[in-house]
Amino acid sequence: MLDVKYIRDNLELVEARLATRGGGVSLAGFRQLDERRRELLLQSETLKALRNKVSEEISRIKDKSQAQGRIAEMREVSQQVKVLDDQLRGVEEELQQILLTVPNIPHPDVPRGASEADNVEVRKWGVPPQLTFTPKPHWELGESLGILDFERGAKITGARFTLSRGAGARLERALINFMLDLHTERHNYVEMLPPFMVNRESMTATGQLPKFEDDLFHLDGPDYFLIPTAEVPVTNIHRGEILRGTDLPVSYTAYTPCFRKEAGSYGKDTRGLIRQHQFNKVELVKFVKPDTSDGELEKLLTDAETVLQVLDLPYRVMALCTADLGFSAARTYDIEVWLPGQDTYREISSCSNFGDFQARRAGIKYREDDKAKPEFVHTLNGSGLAVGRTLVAILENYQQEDGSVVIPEVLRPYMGGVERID
RNA sequence: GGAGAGAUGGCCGAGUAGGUCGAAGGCGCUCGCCUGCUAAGCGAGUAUACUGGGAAACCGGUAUCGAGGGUUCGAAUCCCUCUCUCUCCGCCA
Repeated sequence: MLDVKYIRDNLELVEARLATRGGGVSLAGFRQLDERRRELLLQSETLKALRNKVSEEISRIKDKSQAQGRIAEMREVSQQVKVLDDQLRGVEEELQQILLTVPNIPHPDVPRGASEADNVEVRKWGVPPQLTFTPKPHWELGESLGILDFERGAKITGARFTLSRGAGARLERALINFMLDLHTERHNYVEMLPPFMVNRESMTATGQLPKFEDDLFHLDGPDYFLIPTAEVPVTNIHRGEILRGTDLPVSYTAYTPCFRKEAGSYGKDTRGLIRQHQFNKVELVKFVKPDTSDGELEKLLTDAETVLQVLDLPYRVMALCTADLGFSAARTYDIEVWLPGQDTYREISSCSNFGDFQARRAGIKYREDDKAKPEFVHTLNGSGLAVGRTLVAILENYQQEDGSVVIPEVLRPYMGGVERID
């Protein structure tokens, strides 16, 4: 959510900057509603002030029959207040509706662009392996090795669900443990294991709601949603709290499964593990002081990159352009890993700075010192990494001509010493 | 699932025959004093949001005692709904 006062004072500028995202974001109606709200508020509060004052006088009158006139007057005032407050509530709901559906303003350093084709490559790491044979896609490798069972996944649940078996299941578990250990031991994140379902307030705080309800799995009973990313429960850990400046930055990492409907992507990535309704992810989340968030994003990005470097998987870093930025993000880097089976780079992590956009929705503040006024923190998060896609990258990059797959060195301790899947 | 108890400020904890309660008291914290250090002691201060005025310091108004409605001139105190916590029984990984 954007700062109402900032919009009020900079409406044209805000609209211009939002326009760089494309897709016609509109703040039409904001100014009028905002003015109407303050008008109604002033009227209502003036009457309430009067009522409070007179009620206090009434309380001091011993003989209430002496107060009948004023009581009657105040009864009338209360009626008016009720009418004004009803109108006010209506206006505030309209205003809220606008504010909750307006995306974040892109960071000034975000490249301008019209589509994802305008994303900018920041750097490349590693060299795609020069294979002496035609590399297979991971779904073929996984099936022939008996570690990925797409048919049974579909039987058990449906399309876009997969059953992992034996060394495949263990490799996925190994990756989760490896990533969590790396981030907690080397990068100083605190591990969290949050709920995998959240309520409506949490989804609204991070920006999934109200706009993207169609992408979420919702429970039939209570008004809960399956999380599409650990970002939601982990960022909401501090919803409605005021943190101490000396505790910042706060860095959390969490493994969770993620559940996404993938509505509108019916034809895409139908084969393999790339696009699933359920996948595992290790997430990085930070709460930081505003003036440090640019640097903290670079650090978080580096922390995510380290996972690929240690696994020796080639990748590139892309700076998303204004048109490709997510709803809540002010700035985002995607990390794309090289997939020889598909001869392309595919997204494996997305690292974003949300500025105070989520913090404002979630009410997460910090106090510089005991006397300071609370200010909104900046929130950041990134995948560190998407586990299913990391498994894909390992299968495809470490495949051998005979169809076996070598286990990366650093994962072997997590695999009981296994060096190769065949 | 059944029965009962409770939710007050950073924490603890008063406050229910409705009125001067944003809320006693204690702790913690901040500033000052004092004690050559430390502890103790003394004094003052110590919520948030919105909003009006002001360049600002700041001054004023409104709201907030789990959340949302209601009764009333007036509600932390009364009524209704919901949420959460705790205890007992049942069930259960």
